[in-house]
Amino acid sequence: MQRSTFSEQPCSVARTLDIVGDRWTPLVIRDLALGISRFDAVQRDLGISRKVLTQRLEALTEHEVVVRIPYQDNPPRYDYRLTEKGNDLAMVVLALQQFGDKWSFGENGPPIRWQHLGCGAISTPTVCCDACGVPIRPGDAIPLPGPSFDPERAPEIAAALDRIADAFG
Amino acid sequence: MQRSTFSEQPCSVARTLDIVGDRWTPLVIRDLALGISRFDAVQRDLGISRKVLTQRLEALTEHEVVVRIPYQDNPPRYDYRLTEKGNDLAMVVLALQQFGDKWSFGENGPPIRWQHLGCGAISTPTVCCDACGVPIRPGDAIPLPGPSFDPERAPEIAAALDRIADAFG
DNA sequence: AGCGCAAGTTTCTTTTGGGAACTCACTCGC
DNA sequence: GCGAGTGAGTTCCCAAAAGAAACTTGCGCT
Repeated sequence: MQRSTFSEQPCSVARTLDIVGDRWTPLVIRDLALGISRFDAVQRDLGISRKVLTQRLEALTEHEVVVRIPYQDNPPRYDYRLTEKGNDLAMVVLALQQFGDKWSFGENGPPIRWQHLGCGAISTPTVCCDACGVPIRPGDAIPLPGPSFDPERAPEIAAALDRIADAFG
Repeated sequence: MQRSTFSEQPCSVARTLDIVGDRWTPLVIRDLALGISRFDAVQRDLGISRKVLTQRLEALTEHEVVVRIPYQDNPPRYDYRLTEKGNDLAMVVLALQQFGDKWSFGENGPPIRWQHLGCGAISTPTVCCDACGVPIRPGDAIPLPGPSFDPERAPEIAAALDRIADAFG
């Protein structure tokens, strides 16, 4: 299906989707974040086809989200581990998980919870404003054109931003 | 490519990916979150194929992430708007955007910024602990089995959680 | 010598995605 | 009154992925 490449696009969301924009990659990242670092362990856990897992790990390695660390030669065998960039992606996966916890497991509670080591509490990782620390609810923040925004390349977005700016006079 | 369905899986990330697990859906949600609500406007903005956009909007409507609001009959025409559930997904998209801002636009700054109405600051939406409000960095939180965790169905994960629990004895 | 494991690779079939053209049902300008 | 324009899809064809399952390679064990 000759997928379109997003890496050239002037949009942070699109460029990120160039890395995690399919149904398996985020799950692979989740497993790696949990410390499941071997090819076969990830494959068994996810039930992903071996071919697709190979492709995903290659792509993640190219994007420097994952590094392959040899743990034996002959035959060469590797651990897959998240880089710093990969750990940042794991935070995105955490956001996906929160959504699922809220909307898909309302009844019996989520399958996995997180304990925040900083305060010891069982935590609900939430998207917050880094300036004031308050959770951001939809509508609590408004989009503004940033330094590299180009109205020529994104006229629909420019119009949308104008409408929003007008509404907040 | 006969996609596997994730909605039955006992994993919050997988179930969420059943909704947003492709390269277009999160971008559609971003556009809707910015107030771009018409079929053609979204299509023009993203350059997505009309067929795929139709499919995505249908799927999002089925998942109750989006509602179709008629704004004229004859011919019937609709605005697409995010539901409350959709707004929560928009927070996930915000996390995707933050990652892209950090790792794909280091040089010239991001194309879109957000102003938090609560405090007025230009905000970097960050994943934080809801209990103490501190940003969560990778490694700052540890996963624990939740109420609906089933070691039988996820032995690799159970083993990984055990390893982590041991490490924090 | 035979079995099993880890990590891929190959082959074959089934779906999807992209692109572009086509269809309705109006509405607007002249 | 008529052709152009618009909004929202729909239809077709083709190329690129995904799935499943079998095959490969190098050991280590017994």
